[in-house]
Amino acid sequence: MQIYKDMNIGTAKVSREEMENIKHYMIDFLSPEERYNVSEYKISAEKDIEEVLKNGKVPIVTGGTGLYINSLIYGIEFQKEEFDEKYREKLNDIAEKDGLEKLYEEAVKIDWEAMQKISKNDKKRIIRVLEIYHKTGKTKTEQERESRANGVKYKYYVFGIDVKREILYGKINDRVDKMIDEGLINEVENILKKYKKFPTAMQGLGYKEVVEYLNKQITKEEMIDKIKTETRHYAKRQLTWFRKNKEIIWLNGENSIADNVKIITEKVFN
RNA sequence: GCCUCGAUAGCUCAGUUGGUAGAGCAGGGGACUGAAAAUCCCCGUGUCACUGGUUCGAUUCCCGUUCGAGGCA
Repeated sequence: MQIYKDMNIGTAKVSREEMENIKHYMIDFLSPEERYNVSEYKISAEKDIEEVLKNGKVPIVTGGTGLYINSLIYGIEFQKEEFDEKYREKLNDIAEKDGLEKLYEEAVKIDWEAMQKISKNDKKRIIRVLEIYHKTGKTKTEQERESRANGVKYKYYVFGIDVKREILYGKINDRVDKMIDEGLINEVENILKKYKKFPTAMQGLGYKEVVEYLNKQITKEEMIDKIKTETRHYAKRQLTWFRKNKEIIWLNGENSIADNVKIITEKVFN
């Protein structure tokens, strides 16, 4: 979400001062009106990684979006595929009129194997199975097999920060209160004035909830609670994702930053 | 002071025509290959406010107590 311009408070975007003259990549480079996805991320990120390496430095990739990180560390190759808005709309219409089961059954016919892992209620994934087949003629299963053909490109370490749940949730709640104090509502109002369409940007935590509040669907109290709850849920999902990654090196978030940096640098520069 | 209603899971509440109870939310666990800060799946025992009574048996009925909401003085 920090890729988007004008989305600063709600994404807790790094400030100039926080950057401390260290070059940061892929921040503020997209309009909230642009659609974005992992495939594009992977291409840009690898380009930037190459540049940092060429400069003789160690690239640091930060973020909590497991899928995007996996695209780099597992060297997932995405094939060229243009987004077909009409087709997606068509599928959504079918789900609306005839029910999701209709799409589910269709997807099972195309790729039975992939559908074993997808819930009958998981609209997004059902639609994706159909989209892949529609655009490429290949099944999701075939596509995934091919995507892993190249293997991992770089030597890397993955570090994760773990904190006691209680402390984590306390920090999340404080962080949301702080965003409100810093003017999140105003930030969202300005974005709504400046841009018209938000294909992916308005999925951001703290943004869609403020929009609901501005539309008078929920009260300010409800909005703040909702952002907190959903951020907690997100943090929990991140933990689920990264706990599965057995190569991750866990850092204790209750230790000092200096101590954790020491662990990282010793690992990376030895 | 009197009357009425309420008191059930962390929260909001349902329910048991008397055989010790269940939803939503929160919380926990999990999945995840082009929307991913998204999307989806699984997990419900708690002195049924407290005291006494009726009963084979009370969270359920009755008496009282405490607390809360409303009404009357």
